[in-house]
Amino acid sequence: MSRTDSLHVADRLHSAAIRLLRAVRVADAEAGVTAPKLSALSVLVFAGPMSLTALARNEQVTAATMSKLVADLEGEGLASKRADPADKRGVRVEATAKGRAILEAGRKRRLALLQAKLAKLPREQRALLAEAAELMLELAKS
Amino acid sequence: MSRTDSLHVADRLHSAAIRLLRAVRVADAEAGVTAPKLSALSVLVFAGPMSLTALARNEQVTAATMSKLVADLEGEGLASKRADPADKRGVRVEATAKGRAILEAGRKRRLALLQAKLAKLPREQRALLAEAAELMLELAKS
DNA sequence: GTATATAATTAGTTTGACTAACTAACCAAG
DNA sequence: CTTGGTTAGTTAGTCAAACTAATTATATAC
Repeated sequence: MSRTDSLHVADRLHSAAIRLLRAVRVADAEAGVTAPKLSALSVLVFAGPMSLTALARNEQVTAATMSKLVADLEGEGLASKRADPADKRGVRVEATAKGRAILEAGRKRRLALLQAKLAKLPREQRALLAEAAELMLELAKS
Repeated sequence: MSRTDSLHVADRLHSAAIRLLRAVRVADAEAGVTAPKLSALSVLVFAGPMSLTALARNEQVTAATMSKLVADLEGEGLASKRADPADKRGVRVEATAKGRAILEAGRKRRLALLQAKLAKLPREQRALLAEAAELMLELAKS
């Protein structure tokens, strides 16, 4: 039976997150696109175009970090920046068609490792992990 | 009802891991000890003294990376290195008392954010997350 | 108009990950 | 015993991602 005191759960979740991300690192090299880039791209694809600051906030990094990252994405043709007509200080960032394609391909490749492992699990465990993931996302945001 | 196809679960887990780690990053700055260092120290404390290569394997990084990290830990008095009498090529690494104390304090501080959030969850959800964490750790290793 | 806040960018710094190269030691085979 | 292959650890170099500080331009309030 798993311990359920908050500290222990927090500890295990923390370790699990670290290890999991390290485990899928391998496939990233194949895509030539890094996890933070794919993550930002993913937000643009699913939530649509937004300001750079909004994207940074969503990704929980500073504007400076996101400025660089978006510049890279733009340089790689995966995202585009355009002056925001509604606010001359800012820009609108959106994913390109290439970005969408790369995201899908890269995402599948990166997750293939996880997927293969998950596919071997009983359906109940997968369901459990799916539910846990949603809880974790809520935790991270709150 | 959560989707249970492997790709979707993999995707959500991946995002959740990224976000979770970012969310707890704040408290790390207070400790003056980084997550990778605490993670390695954690292994030493719980699994006991070991070779540098074993530690690297456990943490899923290269020996080169771990060599540097352990050197830092030693410099900070959190871990100690000793020639391994059983194998002249290698060293034994172990946590110091200071390391243990820092780990405990830092761990609590770092996890306090998660803990506070988790404490608000129903016990069943915490149990679910605890079980998920163990599954994730197994996934990362397999 | 002035003062304050916000958006984005750039420079600099640190950390952690990798690879490449190296030395030293270990082990098995001849 | 010697030799060849493997293993353990270290160092140098490179790159990405995170931060802070500083800057310029714009928006907002008074």
